[in-house]
Amino acid sequence: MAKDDDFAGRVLAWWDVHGRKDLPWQHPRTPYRVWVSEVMLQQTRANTVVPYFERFVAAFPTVHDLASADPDRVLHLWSGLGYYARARNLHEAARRLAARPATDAFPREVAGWMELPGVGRSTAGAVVAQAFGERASILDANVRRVLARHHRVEGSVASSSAQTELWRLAEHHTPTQRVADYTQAIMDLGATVCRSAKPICDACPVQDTCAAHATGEEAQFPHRSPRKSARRLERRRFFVITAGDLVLLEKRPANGVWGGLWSPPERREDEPLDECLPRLGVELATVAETTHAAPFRHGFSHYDLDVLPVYVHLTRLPAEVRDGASLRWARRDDALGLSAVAAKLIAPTEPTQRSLLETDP
DNA sequence: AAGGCGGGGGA
DNA sequence: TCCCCAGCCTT
Repeated sequence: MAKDDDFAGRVLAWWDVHGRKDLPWQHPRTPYRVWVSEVMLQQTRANTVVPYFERFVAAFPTVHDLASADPDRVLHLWSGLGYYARARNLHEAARRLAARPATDAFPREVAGWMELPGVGRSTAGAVVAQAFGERASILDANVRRVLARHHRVEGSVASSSAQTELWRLAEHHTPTQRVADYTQAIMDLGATVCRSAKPICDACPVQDTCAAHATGEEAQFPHRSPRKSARRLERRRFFVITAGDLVLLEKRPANGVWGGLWSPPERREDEPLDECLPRLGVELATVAETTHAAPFRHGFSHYDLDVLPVYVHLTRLPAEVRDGASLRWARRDDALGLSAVAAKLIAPTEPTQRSLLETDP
């Protein structure tokens, strides 16, 4: 595709009229805010991110505030957003950035950003382009779809050859002027016009040079991955152990689902309650009541989880409360660092919970 | 190269 | 239900 097609110019002209210009990370468009937003936007739609972003930057207005923050508070503000490794990486990256000399706290180049955990090529390009206006390219799902259609890029987007070609095209189309606006524009185009389902080709500024549209095969691009494995179902039992308005939380292993977050302790396979409680420092004699709450299903991208909560109410806290690195008692209405499901499990407003408290002598 | 990692929204 | 999303990291 020759430069004189002025792909970027047409996309920019479209964006000037139809693009999104009121997203919170655009005002003000500082490196810190752009970086935080781009990490939140990994695999997450903009509309979902907006309220999380606003809470996050209100709590941590600068990279220094974030660097010195309590890790559980960072995770707390991420709770519900998913992919929690992003939050841990963001926090670690903030610590590294804050340790740099003030004069170059934020890299101006893609390579500098890519050294930070949680920042890959696309996120680095987005930050550099939007925060500094330097010529840099992105290749997110929106851009990938626009380019795969426009140039009929064959092969699964996961394949190495397609990746190489898409990156080449992305960089080819990136203009030298108005790079920040172009970056936003090409993403807006993919999100609102060149949509995954039912693209609105008649509203597209580059329709007349789109190779897939020429043959009416927009829906065939980008090629889908060959197959996906059958959806599996898991069942997990959690013990929601409460004493008054306190609840016992266990730090989950760093790897796996909800890695590094806190949750009610999970029953190990076929582990009896009278073995589980001592492991948690709870005396069996203090158990006042156990209630099997209604199970619920939680969908993940690749499997479903059946959550079976068992509420265990204690008459008193253990004589010796271990407030260790992997076990802690927290106020049920003020617990930090939980996943969305864990927060739901301990929510004081949970109906099953109220009935439990009401039967408490 | 493939799989893991959340959760929500739309069709 | 199924698919997809402003990806990155590990193996």
